[in-house]
Amino acid sequence: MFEISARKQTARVGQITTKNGEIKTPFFMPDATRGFVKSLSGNDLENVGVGPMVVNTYHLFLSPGMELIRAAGGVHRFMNWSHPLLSDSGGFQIFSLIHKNPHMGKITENEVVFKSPVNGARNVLTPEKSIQIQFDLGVDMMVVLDDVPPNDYARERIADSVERTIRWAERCMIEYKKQLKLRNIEEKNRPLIFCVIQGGEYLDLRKHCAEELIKIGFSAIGGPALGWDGYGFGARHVDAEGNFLAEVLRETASCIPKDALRFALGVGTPEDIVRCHSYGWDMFDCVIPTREGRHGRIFLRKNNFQFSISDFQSKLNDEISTDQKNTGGGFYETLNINNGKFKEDFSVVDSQCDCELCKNHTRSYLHHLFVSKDPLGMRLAAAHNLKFYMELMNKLKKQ
RNA sequence: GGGUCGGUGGCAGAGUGGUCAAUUGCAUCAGACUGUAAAUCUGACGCCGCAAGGCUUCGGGGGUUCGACUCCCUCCCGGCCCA
Repeated sequence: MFEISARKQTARVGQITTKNGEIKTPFFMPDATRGFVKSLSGNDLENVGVGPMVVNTYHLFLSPGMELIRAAGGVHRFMNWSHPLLSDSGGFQIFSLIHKNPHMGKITENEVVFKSPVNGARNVLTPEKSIQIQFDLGVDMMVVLDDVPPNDYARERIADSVERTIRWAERCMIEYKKQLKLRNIEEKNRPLIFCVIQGGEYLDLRKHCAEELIKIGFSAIGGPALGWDGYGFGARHVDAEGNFLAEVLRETASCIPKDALRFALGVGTPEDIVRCHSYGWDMFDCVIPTREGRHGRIFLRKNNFQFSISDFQSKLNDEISTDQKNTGGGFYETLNINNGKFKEDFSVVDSQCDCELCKNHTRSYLHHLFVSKDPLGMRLAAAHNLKFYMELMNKLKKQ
């Protein structure tokens, strides 16, 4: 269930109820793809204020496998995470593994076959199977299996993936309802389900995709009395140069019923999140804070996160220049702690942050940890970046 | 003292007459990363130059050769063996 409590132009704040608690929107979920956020413990995550997280159907299915997760009592208990979890469907792996490396698998109307580059093992995913796995995981929110194409595919191939995504979404919805009945799941324990809007950079394809998905019914307005739940923005939200696709994000959001949750999958940089939120997107997940943290890029607050949503809205139709990209829209900056200039920099990493790293260590020490390639550096940096993201989201909730 | 093997760019270590400013790894200096095949990947890395290109290099000195990191002589330094 999703309730909107306030809106400011197209941006809105609200609340979701799941079987594992309530979530205030907008919110950001770190990616715990294989059941863990790389390098971070549950305590680390709690300490920086992480709540809901994303796990991955395909990766967990491969390892440790569903038999084990069922035996563990579901993914929450396996991970020992009490906050809500959302599972991604495996659709992104169709993009990152198969579309990018055609020898790694095959997509057909009925199913997608993943071939392991390690041992050649074949793993098959169908829309139905993805949903079944997600029920077995016991997550609070699930996503339909979609076909995620690279943005630089020709229009015909993007259109193709849109149609396949729609057909698969329908099959997922049928399977979803079937599983609810089969497993005797009560409404209050029902996992929310999200479809995904594809269409690349083509506004008309995005719109068409949204319309067809609405007909299937993924929202309280268009769907049955149970009230299905949300719409995602799929595939890359930036162009080949990394420029934010403002128009596409804004227009696609406007196609989604306002009572439905809007999930911008894989978004993004802090300024991308702020922009998306200003267009009405509610939920985000991304590997940036953790991966870039592990690679030594540290996010720093600027003037205590001073920015205004109207600033971003006024830039709606602007091309996002490289400058803006690099200065983080003016409310943050980054540093690469690997750079030699930090060797003797005994200042705190971020004076406006009170995470474990910033409370206890200097830039010089963090630089030393990275130069020494000790996992402690990655852990402190990833945790710091996540705290930065969580605080940014808190800021958005108050805007 | 005699014999023997060896001395290559910050380090390790290829190269044994021209295609060598010199493979590769490490270190160094930068960059990238957007529903995680990512503690990963790119690039630079003798000097000058934006570049084309030019200049000086493979322990020191000398020699052979059209041409030497590569062959010869000698000196210096190191390892090993014999006295």
